[in-house]
Amino acid sequence: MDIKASGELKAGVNLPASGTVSTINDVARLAGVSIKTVSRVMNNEPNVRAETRTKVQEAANLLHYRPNLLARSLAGARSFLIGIFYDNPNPSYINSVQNGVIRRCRENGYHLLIEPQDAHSPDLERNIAGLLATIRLDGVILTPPLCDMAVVLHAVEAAGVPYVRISPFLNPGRSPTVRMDEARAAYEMTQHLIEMGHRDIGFVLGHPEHGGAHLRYQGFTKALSEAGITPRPDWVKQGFFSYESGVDAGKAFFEAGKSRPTAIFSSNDYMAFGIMGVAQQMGIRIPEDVSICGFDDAPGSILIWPHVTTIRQPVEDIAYAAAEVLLARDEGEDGEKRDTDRLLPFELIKRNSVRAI
Amino acid sequence: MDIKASGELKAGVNLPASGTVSTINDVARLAGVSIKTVSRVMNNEPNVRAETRTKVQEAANLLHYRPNLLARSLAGARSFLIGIFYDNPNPSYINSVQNGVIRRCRENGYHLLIEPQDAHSPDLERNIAGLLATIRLDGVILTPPLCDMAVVLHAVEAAGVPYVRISPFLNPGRSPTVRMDEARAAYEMTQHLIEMGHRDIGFVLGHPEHGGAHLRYQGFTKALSEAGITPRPDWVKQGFFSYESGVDAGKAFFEAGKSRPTAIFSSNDYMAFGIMGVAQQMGIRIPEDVSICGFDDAPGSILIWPHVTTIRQPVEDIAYAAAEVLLARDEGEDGEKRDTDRLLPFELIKRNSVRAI
DNA sequence: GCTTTTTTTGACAGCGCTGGCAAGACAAAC
DNA sequence: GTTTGTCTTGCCAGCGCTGTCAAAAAAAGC
Repeated sequence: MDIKASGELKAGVNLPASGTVSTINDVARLAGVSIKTVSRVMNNEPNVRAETRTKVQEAANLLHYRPNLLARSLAGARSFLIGIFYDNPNPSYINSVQNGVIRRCRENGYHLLIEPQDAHSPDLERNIAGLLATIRLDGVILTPPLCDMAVVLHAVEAAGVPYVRISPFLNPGRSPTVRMDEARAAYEMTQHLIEMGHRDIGFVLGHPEHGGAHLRYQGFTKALSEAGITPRPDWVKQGFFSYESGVDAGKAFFEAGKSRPTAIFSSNDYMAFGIMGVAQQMGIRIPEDVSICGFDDAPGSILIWPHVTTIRQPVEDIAYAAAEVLLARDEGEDGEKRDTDRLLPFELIKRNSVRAI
Repeated sequence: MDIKASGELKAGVNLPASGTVSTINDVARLAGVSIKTVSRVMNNEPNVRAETRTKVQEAANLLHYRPNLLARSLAGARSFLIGIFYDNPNPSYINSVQNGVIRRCRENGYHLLIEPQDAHSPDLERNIAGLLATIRLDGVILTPPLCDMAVVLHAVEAAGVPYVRISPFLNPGRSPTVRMDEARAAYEMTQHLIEMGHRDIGFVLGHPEHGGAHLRYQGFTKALSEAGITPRPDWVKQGFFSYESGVDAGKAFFEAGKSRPTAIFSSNDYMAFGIMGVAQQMGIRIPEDVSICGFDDAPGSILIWPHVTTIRQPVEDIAYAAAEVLLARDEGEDGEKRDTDRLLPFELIKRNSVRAI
């Protein structure tokens, strides 16, 4: 490394042993400037002479200097920490959210703290409030069902921490949100079934605590009524997004001696899998006897035959966008990405579980 | 709240507005003691008079005081932050690990930072070293395949951060580890197949970068040789833990005109699913024509028929135990839980994919 | 009673960094 | 030339807490 190239680093300063952490002081001494100037360079602040900047950067490189995040947080206004709160049993969903958020965080040197919470705990609000008092997070991301809980919103707002909600159902406009248009997706899926000739369509509701469940049902009924089809109440079954609840719904649909729909729209894939499992056991063929479609594009779908027609949610992209809203102020992009309700596109994936009749 | 009950809190001190964060100073003033004493109480240090302790606790409660984690970290020796590094595409595995670690962390007020890494990045070592220099973590948890990579171990050791490896393959004794006995599990699974009358047993190897893959194969061959069975090299197929590689292996096994084993032991469930998918397409019945067993008890197994015989790994418990080793010094339990190689029990789950012949 | 030991408490420095402000350097304007 | 304005840089305080050490208080010993 050619030090002389720009300015002169102080001679005779000991270089660090491997594994030693060097502080801003070491860099300042080596570069022959004040620590404040080093701080300016490390934070990309303006008003530093190009020559000085280079000199500091070289010293920092030489010492393998990395600013101490904790000290920065304590002294400054930012903690470089984003938190994500969730209570969701679906590992693949959570994993996608985490990956999306982390991908965006890394671009700005932020780190991610994960904080699973029990949505039914009576201490939920206290837990969140305590957590936010303990760690001054720069932003919080809320996923369903927490993002629709009054106590959660209240705790985060009281702490004054910026937050973004992913796929909320209630309180639009109360915070920035990122989501896809679930009602629209369900609407289009239903239209697809209708186009395929189905008019006797059953529906399995999702977990009532998840806002998305309601939106999906809304989209379904809207498409039905626009097509002049009157939904049959006994063909709408309550589910809870789980495989087992899908099994129950399937049993109810396929009960002997009853008429059954020609297609069933399940609010998510897991329940669709449950229905398909029951169908197989009862000798009901899919899609020959009943068409099935789901929602979410769950990863298990390649395991079962036929592959289910479903809606793909861009979960990771949504999470990335959510983190983006939180980090936007770093870039100074005020109006553009903040205080928004961002809608990301979904995808209707046609596979083999729906047939034309 | 009866303040007078023990000591007298200072009168005339303003209570905080909702959402305001109070500092150790506020508590000290209200309780009429020095901040150092408050610090002692908050950290459960000895040598505080019971009466004083109560007085401080009441003041802290009244003010909803929560110590600032960042300030504690900077001033003290601990950061209350644990990091987990991973590069694993399996969401359910990662999720279990996270949940186990968090469960243990919460007991001591620690928080979890997740740091997915690209195992094949040329910057891996630099990334980890930089990260550890930026945030002084109190401990790091390494999962496969990172836990077997020299550069990763080197980076963590150079930073002087305590770490625990989950299910490592190489370098036993280099750090505390937590795992289950994968070789033993594979051994017992193979014995089970042999007991069921199988002597012609195929094997699908796992990803060569994952140590567990080798251990599973070792257990397999050991059981075979103990039973006096000579393994056929052409019945050992290379897989990569993915569904697709299982499909490939299945095709190879079931190629027309060739003799095939009566049972196939797949190094994990996803590959077993792939094999079963191929079998179904080719009209090969399971378990009538071929018995199949897997490893890991992947969540998708309830979706496919027959349910696969497999090994259940107590992933969450392993992760919990790993965090425990890291936090053990908080409890002062030196010899007991540190510097150990903890082995957790597995479970052989017999389902319908293996039949006696 | 007094002295010695132990327990309890507080003063103070400082962790590594940033924010505010003022001083110094330099260029532009008069 | 001097004055004004702008750009660079450094000084200092302090973020909220813990570690060290010494002082004060209480308990124990004689």
